Amino acid sequence: MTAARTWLAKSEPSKYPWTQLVADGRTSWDGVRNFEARNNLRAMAKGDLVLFYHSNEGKEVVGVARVSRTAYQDPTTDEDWSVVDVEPVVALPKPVTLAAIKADSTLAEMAMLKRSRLSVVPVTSEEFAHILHMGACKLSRRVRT
DNA sequence: GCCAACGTTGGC
DNA sequence: GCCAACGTTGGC
Repeated sequence: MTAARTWLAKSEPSKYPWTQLVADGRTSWDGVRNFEARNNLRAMAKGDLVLFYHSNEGKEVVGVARVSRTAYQDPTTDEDWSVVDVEPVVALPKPVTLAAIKADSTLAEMAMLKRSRLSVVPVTSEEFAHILHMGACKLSRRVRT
């Protein structure tokens, strides 16, 4: 068993905001149509934590979600794309903006900055912890996998 | 709303 | 298999 990994996934708030995930309790992360993003989805393990980022509007990390089901066929297409299921874990008390991420030298190597158009990217455990810290978010025991 | 970045498609 | 055209994402 490899160590749990952490990720960042983008959603446009006008399409599927964090509040909707909280309201739904669980959702399938569909619509990914990029090979690299798809491969990242397929690399997710159950229990992996995912930073939920609002693109276009807000441009900030707003919460932490958790993978509740690993990759399976995207039901919205016959083609070879995948979805995972995620559930909300906790909202960040202080959302972490893209500007704040860019301004922080310890986050300069983040994949989301280097590969800005990729909707699902890996996050190192250091980066993950740092963003939670910036977001004034303490992971409680129930979050740990 | 514009435009840069960049992944994907399709002609050759 | 190369590369130009095209489409989409996402920041500004």
